[in-house]
Amino acid sequence: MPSTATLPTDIERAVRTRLGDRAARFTPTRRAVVAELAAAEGPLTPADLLRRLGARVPVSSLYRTLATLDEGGIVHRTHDAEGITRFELAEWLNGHHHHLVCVGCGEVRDIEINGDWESTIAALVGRVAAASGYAVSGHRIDIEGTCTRCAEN
Amino acid sequence: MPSTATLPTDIERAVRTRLGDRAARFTPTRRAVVAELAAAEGPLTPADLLRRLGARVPVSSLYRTLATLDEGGIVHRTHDAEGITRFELAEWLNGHHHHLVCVGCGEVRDIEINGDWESTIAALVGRVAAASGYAVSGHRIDIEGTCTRCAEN
DNA sequence: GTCCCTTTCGAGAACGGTTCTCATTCTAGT
DNA sequence: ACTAGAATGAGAACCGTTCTCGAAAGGGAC
Repeated sequence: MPSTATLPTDIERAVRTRLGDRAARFTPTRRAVVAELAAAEGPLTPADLLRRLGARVPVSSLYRTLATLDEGGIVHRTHDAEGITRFELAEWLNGHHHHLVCVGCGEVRDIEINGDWESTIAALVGRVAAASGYAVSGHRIDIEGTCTRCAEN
Repeated sequence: MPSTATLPTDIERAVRTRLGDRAARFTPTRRAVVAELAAAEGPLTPADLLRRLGARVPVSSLYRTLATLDEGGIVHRTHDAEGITRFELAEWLNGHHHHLVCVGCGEVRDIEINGDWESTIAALVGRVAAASGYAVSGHRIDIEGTCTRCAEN
């Protein structure tokens, strides 16, 4: 029963419902993983999660848990610059946001963009994609730079 | 000496010079890889390249070639939704562009955005990142959608 | 051309993150 | 309690990628 972070009740309820719809249980491990993701400032790697959960969770269970949550649309899977998988709560739980990526240490941090800009971007994205015949379902912006910590070296 | 695609002379010259600066040769395999990347409509996986080069290039050589070209700043390494590596010519050879990603088949295609939009985005990106203390070095936009081929199913 | 030095190459082993297998344990509903 | 389905833990298997090492090739000096 690992749990380092506390889980906001609204997310708790939403996830429990979503899992219930799929005849899946909201087990302690799943809850702990969701809690860590909810508390994180950006998407986490499985290794990050193992560290934060105190390695009480076996590797295979963690991956399976993440796969289950992914299939249930609760988490979203991305990949960082090194190609390793990172998980974050899905947009309907976490809100629409983008990523700031440090080219030095690889840290990924969530950022939100003011709504006006966001709708400008959405319009642009729709237009561009339509010209190529794609049916747009979303977009993702990664801003690359050097974080303050890495800049000091 | 695999070569399926022809290499534009301007790229040819630029790459040859860049390699020469690093005391590296522009061997047939390297040329063939660059030619394939130059001819592609989007970033390619090592597997894509092996296929296009007719498997005349051994896996280890391909990866080494790509690493060499990467170190020389000739190609750029990204990762697709499945986490596998994709290579494309670096921006100074290929121009600044973004990616259209098909959520169905995983295909990645280059798209260019009109210059006004691009500078709007650059301004936004700079502003947002500065607020977080990051020193911005670039940005990347992936537009997710369904390609026409996948939409037909 | 031939020698030498360095770079490149090919084949296969090694690696590391992720997934799979399977036997065991848990849980909810009866 | 009993049982069927779900979840778990340990380890093997997988697969994309990197490393190792001996052989081959390129380029300059003579």
